[in-house]
Amino acid sequence: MADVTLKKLAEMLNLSISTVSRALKNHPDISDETKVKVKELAAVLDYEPNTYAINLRTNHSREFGIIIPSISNDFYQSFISSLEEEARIYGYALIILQSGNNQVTELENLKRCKQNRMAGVFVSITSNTSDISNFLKLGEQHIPIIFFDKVPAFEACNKVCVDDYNAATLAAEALIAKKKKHILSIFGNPQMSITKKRLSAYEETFKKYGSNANVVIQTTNSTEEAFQMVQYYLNEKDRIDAIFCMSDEILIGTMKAIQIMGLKPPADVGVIAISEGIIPTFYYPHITYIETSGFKLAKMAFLRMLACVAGSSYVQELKIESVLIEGGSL
Amino acid sequence: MADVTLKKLAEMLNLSISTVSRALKNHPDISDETKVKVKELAAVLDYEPNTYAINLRTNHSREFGIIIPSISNDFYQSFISSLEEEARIYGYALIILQSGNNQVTELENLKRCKQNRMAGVFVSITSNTSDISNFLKLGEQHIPIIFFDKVPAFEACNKVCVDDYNAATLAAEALIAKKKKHILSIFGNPQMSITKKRLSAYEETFKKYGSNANVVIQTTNSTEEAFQMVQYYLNEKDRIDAIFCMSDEILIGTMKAIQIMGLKPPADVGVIAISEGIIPTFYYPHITYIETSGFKLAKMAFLRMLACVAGSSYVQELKIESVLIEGGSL
DNA sequence: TTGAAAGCGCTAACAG
DNA sequence: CTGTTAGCGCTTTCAA
Repeated sequence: MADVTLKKLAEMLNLSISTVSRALKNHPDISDETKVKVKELAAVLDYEPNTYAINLRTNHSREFGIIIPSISNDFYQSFISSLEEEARIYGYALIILQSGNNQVTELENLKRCKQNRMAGVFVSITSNTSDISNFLKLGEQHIPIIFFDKVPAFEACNKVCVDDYNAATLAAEALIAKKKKHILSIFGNPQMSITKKRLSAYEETFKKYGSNANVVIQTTNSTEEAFQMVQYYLNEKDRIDAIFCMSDEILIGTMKAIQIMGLKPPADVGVIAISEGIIPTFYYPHITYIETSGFKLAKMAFLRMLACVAGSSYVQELKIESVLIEGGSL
Repeated sequence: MADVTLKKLAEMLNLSISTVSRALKNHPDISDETKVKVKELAAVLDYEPNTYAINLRTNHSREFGIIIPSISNDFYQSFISSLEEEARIYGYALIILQSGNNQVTELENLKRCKQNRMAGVFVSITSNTSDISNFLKLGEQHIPIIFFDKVPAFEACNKVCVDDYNAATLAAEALIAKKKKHILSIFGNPQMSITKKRLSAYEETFKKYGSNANVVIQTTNSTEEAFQMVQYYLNEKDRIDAIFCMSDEILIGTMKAIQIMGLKPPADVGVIAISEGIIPTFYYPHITYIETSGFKLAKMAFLRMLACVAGSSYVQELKIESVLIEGGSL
C-alpha cells in the first residue's frame, strides 16, 4: 500500500491540498462540515503526516540529542530513563550518543547533532574536555545546549548538576552525628572537579563542627583499589569505625572488602556513601547514602531545555540538593 | 550566519545546483577541476547537507528505533550501549523509546517509529504483548523489525535471543559437577516464556545426569520475595548447600539474605546465577554465573538489521550461546 | 561535462 | 470558507 499523502486525500475529496491540510489542523477558516469529511477519510486511510517534509518545511525536528561518556553507569541510566519519559510526553524523541569518554568521538557526536538539526542537545562532557567553543557554536545555530552532571568550568552556559558541596556536607554531618571517631574517607580521582568540591566541603564540615574525629582521607581511581585499601585499613590494630565512599564505584570495592572479612555493618563498621541509590540496596542492611538522583536532575534539565527551545536566551546554573537516605549501615 | 546550501554554493561558483551536488558526491561525469573548486568552497564555508531535505527526497532516514520495557536494567543497558556503538560506526543514530512494560505505550512508540519512518526498529516486547500484528505492519512499510531478548512466540519474524535452554543447562551441570545435594532453585515469573524454557532445561539436565540431588524449585516475582525465601530455606535444619538464581534480580535478594545471616559462599552455601555479569562482581567472592551478555546479542541483532535494511527478506531466529564464568561462589 | 526542471510532502502568504 | 502558488534543500532524469 502506497503512502497516503495530503495530495491523495485532496484528490479523493475534490478539495485542494491546503484545505485538507488546514482541516486536519482544525484551522478556524475551515467549515465544520469539511473538517469532518476530511478527518474521516484521513482516519479511514490511516493518514500520517510525513515527518521529513514537515522538518524540511519548518527547519527543525522534535528530537533531542544526548551526549554522554557512557550509558553503562547507574547515574546516566536513571538520567536517560527519566529524560526519555519527559521527552515522550512532550512529543520529542531522544537520540543517544556515547562519547566513550573520548574527546574525538564527542566532537563527532556533536557534529551529528548539528547536521541533524536537533531541537536541542544535552551534554555531559568527557573528563578531558576543556575547550567548549565547539559546543557553543551550536548556540549560533539556535540549538540550545544544556550541560548536566559533568559540566565545563566555563561560565556562560546552561548547567544542571548535583550540589557537590551539599552532598559531601550531609555525609560528614551524618558521620559526626553518629559520633564516629576513626573514619576512612575514600574519594575519587583528585583531578576531577567533582572530587575537589566534595573533598573540600567534607573537610570543612568536620572543622566547622569542631569534630575531634580522626578522619583519614584517601583517593582512588577504581573499585579494585578501594577494595585493597579498605582491607588494609580494616586489618589495622586501631581499627576504623566508619567508611565514607564518594561514589558507587568505591562503595562496591568497600563492600567487597567488608564481606571478605566477614564484618557486618553497622556493628562492626559504619558505612556511608554518595550514591545514585541502586547499589546501596544490594546489601543488607541497605547502605546509608546521600542521594544524587539522575531522575530529579533529568526533570530539571528537561524543563530548562523546554524554556530554551521556547526562546529563553539567558543562561542558568541549576543545582540539585541531595538528601540523606537511611539504610541502616551507619 | 545563514545556512550554506547547494544553491548558495552554485551561485558563488556560477555553476548549477546539480553540478555542485554531483561534484560533492564525486560523480564521474564531473571534471576534476570543477570537483576541486566546489569541494574547496564547501569546506571553506563549512557546508553541511540538509538532512531533512535528503530524508524527504530519499524517503528514509539513518535512524534506528529501539523499544524496550525499561532502560534501567543491566541487560538492556549493555545491549543499547553496544548497539549505539555499532550504529554510530555505520552512520546511524539510535532513538530510545521505553514502553514501561506497558502495552499502550509500546504501541505509541511503535507508531512514532512508523511516523518517523525509521530505517529499522529493535524491539523487546513487554511481558503482556501477545498480539504482534501491529509490529508486522511495519514490515509492509519496509521498516525491518528485529525482536531481541523478549521475543514473541510467533514464528515468522526476525528474532535474536539468548539460548535459554543452553544457559540453564550449563547452570545445572555446574551444580552437578560440584556435587551439590540440596539445591534451592529460584526462577522468575512462571508465566514468562524465558522462565519456562530455563526451568525445563534445568530439570531435564538433572534427570539426564541421573543426579540424586534434592532440587527444590521455587518461583518469585521480585528481589524482596527472593530475599524472604532464601532466609526461610537457610533457617531450615536440613540446610540447603547451594542456591541457583535465574536472574540478577533474584541474585540480589539471595545475596542480601546470605549477608544478613553472616554466611560466606562457597563454604557455607554455594551460589550460581544466570546474569548479565555486572552484579556478580559486587560480592566477594564474585558470584559464579552463566553469562547472558547484551553486548554479543546487540552485535548480532545489528548485523541482522543491516542485512534486512540491505534487502534481506527472509526471516531468521538467532541464538546466543552462554558461557560459564567462575567467580568462586560455587 | 554541465544545466534545466520536476518533484519529494508539506506550510503559509496571498488571492479570491 | 477555499484555492493558488511559491518554496523549504536536495536528487535525478532528461536535454543540451
